Amino acid sequence: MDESNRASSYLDEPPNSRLFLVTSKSITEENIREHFAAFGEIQDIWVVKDKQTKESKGVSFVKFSKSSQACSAMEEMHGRCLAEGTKPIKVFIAQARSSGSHRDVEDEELTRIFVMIPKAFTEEDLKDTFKAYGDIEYAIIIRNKTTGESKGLGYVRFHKPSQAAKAIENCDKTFRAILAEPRTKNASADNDYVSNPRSEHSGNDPGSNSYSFAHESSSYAPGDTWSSDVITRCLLVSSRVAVTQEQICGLFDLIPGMDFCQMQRDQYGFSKGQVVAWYNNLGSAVYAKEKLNGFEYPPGNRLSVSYIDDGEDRTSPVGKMAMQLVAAQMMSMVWNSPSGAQLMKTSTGYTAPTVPQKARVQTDVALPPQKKLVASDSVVKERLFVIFNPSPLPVDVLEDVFCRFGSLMEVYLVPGRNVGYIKYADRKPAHDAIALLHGKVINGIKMKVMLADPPKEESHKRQRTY
DNA sequence: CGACGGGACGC
DNA sequence: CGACGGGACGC
Repeated sequence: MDESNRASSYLDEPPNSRLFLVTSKSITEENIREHFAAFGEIQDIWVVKDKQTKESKGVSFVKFSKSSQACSAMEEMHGRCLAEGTKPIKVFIAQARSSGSHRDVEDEELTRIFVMIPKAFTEEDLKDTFKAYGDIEYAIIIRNKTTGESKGLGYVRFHKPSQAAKAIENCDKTFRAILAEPRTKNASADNDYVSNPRSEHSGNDPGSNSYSFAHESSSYAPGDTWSSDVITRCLLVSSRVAVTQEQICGLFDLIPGMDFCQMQRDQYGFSKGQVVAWYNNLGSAVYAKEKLNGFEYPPGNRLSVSYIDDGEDRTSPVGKMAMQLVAAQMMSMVWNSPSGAQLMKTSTGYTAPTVPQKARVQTDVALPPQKKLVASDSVVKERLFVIFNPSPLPVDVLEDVFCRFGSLMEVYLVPGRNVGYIKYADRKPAHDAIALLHGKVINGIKMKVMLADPPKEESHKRQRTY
């Protein structure tokens, strides 16, 4: 009867996308379609009828492709009449066929979402983020009771089920928004985690994981740097110790907008310890200079970064515009970052485009430049299994290293073991990583890098509504 | 040799 | 009160 793919309308998938209607027995599938089609793609309408008499039992099911469509239809159509002289209908979200329950699904269960958020998020940030989907009754963040520190989790209660459903369907995937379990029955929720699973230290590898920029709070006061320096889009990077082009260019490529980066060599091809990095806009160059001048890389060696002539004519108004460009560029870095997850992992929070502390990788391996991660909801095409000896490298170091072959999705370390998995959205990067890194030493840790066996099935995780 | 997560609320 | 059919992919 229905043209749409039966597989997709088969179960209650996505969750809460099917309606349960109680109507007069005279109400037909056509009556229903006429009134419900406006709310979204209807995958199936089923008017329950007596097997013998074929008379309607006054019960129908309407399957939408999305939960938000079903919820909107419920909100709008509950209590309405579908035909002259018929009783007002009742509309509920249908219990999943597998649940066995016939209890009405309450709005209480459909209006509160549970999200993962950056630690720096305040309740106001939470509201600001999710108010796009509807009126928020409240937003709360789960905090450590004694320290008040955010646990990176929050609840947002909307007024209507359709608003919660839209939030779940449309918010950034990194929030991992799901419907919250109702509060009442949950007595087992009192687990005490060691601290924060997202915090980044693995105990090993003393020293190489904690470098940060020399002057994090530094010179963003307009005035000092600007007046004396000639700002250009071209930077000269000098190092006293030997560095490779890949190392420096990888570092500077972390600032979006780098067009070109090259080691300067003398006539015999020997490195002069200098690298030139070009950016396609002033804001990026300014940002890179401010962040990386004086940056310790490799450990114990401070890089020196200065502007050099890029051949552009630079007269009066440009210097002032640079400041605005910086601001605009910083915003664009926030929004154009490869994935929200990357930003969320930075310890300084969501808004500051912190340059990751990449000076922490020490190895003899000639690593390619860094590449952006791909969205974490991409399809996994290849997975690596990595064994560390004697102990695992930190996740941020692994991301730094394994992203360089392209399309890195995620690094996962198996807790308590010396192994981990690396997900890629393409096969080639994974195979390139094996070719370059298997048996190699990074920060003193030897790695075996191989293709992962397929995962065991049967990990029944909670369903998401989208 | 090694092997598969993530996130729950003071009623 | 008011809860679960019909039809049948493509290896």
